[in-house]
Amino acid sequence: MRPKNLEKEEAIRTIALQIIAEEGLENLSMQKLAKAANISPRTIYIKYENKEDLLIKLFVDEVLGAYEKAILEKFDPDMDFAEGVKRLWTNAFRYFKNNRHAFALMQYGKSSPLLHKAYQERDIKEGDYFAPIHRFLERNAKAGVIKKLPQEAYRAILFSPAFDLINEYFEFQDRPKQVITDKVFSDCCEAVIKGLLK
Amino acid sequence: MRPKNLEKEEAIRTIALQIIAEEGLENLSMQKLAKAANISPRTIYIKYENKEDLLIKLFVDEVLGAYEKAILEKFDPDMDFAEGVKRLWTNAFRYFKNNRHAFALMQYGKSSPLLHKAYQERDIKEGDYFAPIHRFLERNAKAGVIKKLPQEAYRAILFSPAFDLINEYFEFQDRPKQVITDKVFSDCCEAVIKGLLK
DNA sequence: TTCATAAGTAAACAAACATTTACTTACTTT
DNA sequence: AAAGTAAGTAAATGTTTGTTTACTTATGAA
Repeated sequence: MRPKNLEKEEAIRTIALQIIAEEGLENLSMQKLAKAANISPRTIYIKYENKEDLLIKLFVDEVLGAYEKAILEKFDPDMDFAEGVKRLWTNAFRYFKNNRHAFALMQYGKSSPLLHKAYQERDIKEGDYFAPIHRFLERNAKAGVIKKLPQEAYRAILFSPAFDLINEYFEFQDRPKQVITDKVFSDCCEAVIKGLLK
Repeated sequence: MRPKNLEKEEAIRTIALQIIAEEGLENLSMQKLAKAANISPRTIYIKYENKEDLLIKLFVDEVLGAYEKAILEKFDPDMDFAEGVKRLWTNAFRYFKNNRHAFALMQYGKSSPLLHKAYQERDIKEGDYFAPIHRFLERNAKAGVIKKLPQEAYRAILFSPAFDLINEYFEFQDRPKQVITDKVFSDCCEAVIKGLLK
């Protein structure tokens, strides 16, 4: 039996992300993707059931999975609170700086119902990537280091500003110069930390 | 001359927002919209140049414009810092609670390149709705009440958590009960305020 | 009351869409 | 070396897309 060409599978994923980042999810078509990847449309259907399947796998494996792995690098639930949060922020910033196209699809996770649903279902099923962070926050809350809030609230306060800053970081095309420097990013991180401390 | 039927124009906008919220921007078609609004496809083209024009006007006028007006209600740049931020948060929460479909399109403003571009251009051209908030922050920074950060950083820290919480607020379909109560929302607001104070 | 005119409609347009059919190619196993 | 098989292709499928054409309707001005 002829083996699958893994390069082609990777090309599909890479170029799909590129089209989504540059033209938007609503402008990705199977034929455009096939042409850009220099393959036949049929080849996509060997690797993915249909368009929905491709998008969900792209989002869950290539974007969410890689991101979650990246932000937990060198992170330990037993870290000091400020240190732990700084590590998560640094990891996220570094990862997306190097994966701009992944960031674009990530943003669709909050808007597109299809991806949003996949995001929620993954969180429930997959044992929750958030678990180490959950433990980290729980421990610090119990120890009286930080305010007691629902997990959803911690997530909103701790991570959404980082995403917004990364979004701004990518926006410096039309600006005279980069506003979101490492310094600004870490200043913001400290402000967020301070806000949660008791 | 026969006058435009404003009810039809409103139906187009309302139902377009509804489809986007329920099925996603990528599943909104002109014919689906026309059928749902009980009009001919041609009628949409009397009121809007094309699909892009419709989407941008929907986003800018119906969503961004209404939101900006709503959050500045009873806000004054000379307010005390904590009081001002609380007012902005309360206004945003109230507005989106009452306009769930607008919130859905708002979320696409960060992902869809078309809307994202419209968002940026509006900010530059339109005299900037953010101006009163800009002055508010500038004054408090100069007075030494809060840390000095770029405007983009203030935006990220101050507003993105509110959006995330509102998003969570709408998610309680599959949950036993509402997690994001008024209490949690205002606790988060206070944490964000504390983080920025010097 | 008539008439000019833009609003509105139903039906159609080519182009683009997701997906499939019929076929060829390349590699593993025997 | 031959055969079996899944990977891969080119071209076509029927459907849906955004938009337009040709026509009808309703209304304010004369």
